[in-house]
Formats: sequence, C-alpha cells, structure tokens
Amino acid sequence: MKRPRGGRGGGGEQPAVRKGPWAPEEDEVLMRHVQEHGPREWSSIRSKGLLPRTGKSCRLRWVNKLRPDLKTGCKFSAEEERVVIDLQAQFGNKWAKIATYLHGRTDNDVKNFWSTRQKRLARLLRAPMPRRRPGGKQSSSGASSSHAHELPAPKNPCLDMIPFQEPMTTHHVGESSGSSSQDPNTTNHRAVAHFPGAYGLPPPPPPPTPLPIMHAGAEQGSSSAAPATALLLPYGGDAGYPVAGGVDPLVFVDPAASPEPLEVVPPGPFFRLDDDYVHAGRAMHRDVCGVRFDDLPPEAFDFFELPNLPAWPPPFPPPPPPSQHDQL
DNA sequence: AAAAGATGCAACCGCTCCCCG
DNA sequence: CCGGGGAGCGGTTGCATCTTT
Repeated sequence: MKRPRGGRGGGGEQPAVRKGPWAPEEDEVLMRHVQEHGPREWSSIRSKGLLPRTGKSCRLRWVNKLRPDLKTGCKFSAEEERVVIDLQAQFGNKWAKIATYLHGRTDNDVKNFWSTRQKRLARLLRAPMPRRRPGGKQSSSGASSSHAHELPAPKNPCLDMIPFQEPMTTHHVGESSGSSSQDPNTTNHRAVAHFPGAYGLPPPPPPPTPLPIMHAGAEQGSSSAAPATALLLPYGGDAGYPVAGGVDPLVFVDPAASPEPLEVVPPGPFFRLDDDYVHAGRAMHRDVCGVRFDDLPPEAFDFFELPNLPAWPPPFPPPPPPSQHDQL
C-alpha cells in the first residue's frame, strides 16, 4: 500500500520512539496486547518494551485501524452522511461523540469526512456554478474559482437548476413549498425533526425562540458567495411518506417551476454499506437526474445546520453502550 | 501517456480531562 | 486540595491515490 513516509516518521531527537506507518508485525503485537489486557494500558506497551511506540500512538492505531468492528475502506453511506451532518449541527465538532452514533466509524473518520466536506464547500462557494461533467466525477476544475465563470452552459437541467438561482430557503414536506417566508423553527430543525425517527424517538420539542434563517456562506464567513437556491425536501416523516429503514430520501424541487418532486432516490439500508448501491447510485445520477447525497453541492447541506441552541437539549439518545469488542 | 490538481486518509501534535496517590 | 501521569479529543499535516486535462 503506502510507502513509509520520509518526512514525518523515522523519529528525530528521540530515536527510541518509532513514528510513521505501522508495520504488520507491530499491528500483531498491538493486537496481542489488547487481547491480553484490553484496550487500555497503552503506555505500558512501550514501557514493557513490546513496541517502540508511544501509548498515544498505540491507542490511535487500535482505535482507528485495528478495532475489529470497523468499517474499513467504505465510504460514508448517505445515511451516515446525514447523521454526521445532523449531529455536527447539534454537537459541534465533537467528533468522538458523533462517532459513537455511527457503528464502525471512528472520530478520525468523521473528522476527515467533515473536513473533506468543508473543503468542498469552500471551493464551491468560490465557484458559483458547480458543474458535473457527463460521465465523470465532480469536476475538480469546476470548483476552481478562476474558471468558474467560464464554464459552459448546463447540460443537465436537473442538477443545474438546483443551486444559485434564488435566495436560499429550505422547505419541509408538508410545508408550503411556494412560501418564501417559512417558519424558521421548523426549517432549521429539519434534521432533528426527522432524524430521531431513526432511533425510534419522538421528535424533540420546538426550540424556545425563533431561529434565523441559515444562509450559505455564513459557515465560511464568505460574503462574496453568490446567492444560492437549493430546496431540499425531506421526503418522509412530516408528510407521512414512507421512510424506509429510517431514511428519508431527498427530493429536489425547482421552486420557480413546480412543487413536484423531481427525483426520489431510494434510500440505502440504514447504517449498512452497500457498494453496489453506492456505485449504482453514482452511475445513475450521471445519466438521469437522480441525485445522491454524496454528490450534492455541500452548501445544500448547510441550510440545515443549526445555530447554537443553548437552551435546547440534544434530542438524541445516548449512544448504545460499548460493544463487547470495545471492552474486549 | 504524462502532468497537474484534487481527494482521501493515516498519523502526529498539543491541549484538556480524569483518575489516583 | 494538589500535582503527576495516562488517556482522550480535536486540529493539522503530508503522502498516496485518483481524476482530469
């Protein structure tokens, strides 16, 4: 796989401590230690001379790579993405806390996912018209601010009608999609208003005070971002639509043309990664108008992010207790 | 086919928290 | 109550791989 890195590993002033990529033999030693002592006493690994690694490094390796219940090599599913987005809005950058809600994901995974998403967002906010080349992945040049205005006319009306047409608003299913003055209470709590269903919980009480409407750009502090429109309708929950497996598919509506849903993407299994679904979904949305969560312009998600709500306790239940694996 | 740019991810660092003596 | 050590967390870095031109 990856070669050992020269720049950072190899140690320096403390040659006794090894840094950088882990060798399979080191993993074996670490695994053995965990089997015997459990996932603790990390510092004793070095003090006993088992490995020339710091306790922190050992713990990190175990948590991020060696834990038996990890989903390794799998991208975040659409539902996992939503969980992260919802919980980030609620908890902030408490990655470890968020990760406890996602089985098989580590705080590092969540952190990396979010960081990637933020970078994408930052790029897209500088580039007013995200474009997707037919048959290709999201064009990296499409995100280039220096070329954004030179891009050709949209070829896919479904995708290109979504952003940057009107001032940003969000709508719920069950709300009037033609109304431009929506209730911020419900608008800003789309995520939590729907998500708890995945846990079988009643929706949280409404927040005590009206909340401001979220605008793209606020997150990045970018005042130069072009006005954007993306009406994301959670397709389920409030309106009584079926929400299979705790997932409400996304529906995109052209606010100017029709309140009718343009496309409904079937949800994936909750917390179950299915590469076939992922790839099929990707292939689909390039040829048709289907849109998968992963491929949405990130600013679309940001409409749903919550402002600080000090007086409103988190509606999420505490995560399930650590599994046997975690205790070992 | 090659170069350039974008993306994903593993791992380190510094700080904070918590427990124990 | 206080200090020290270990553990945990969030931020950041840098390389490998992938995608686009």
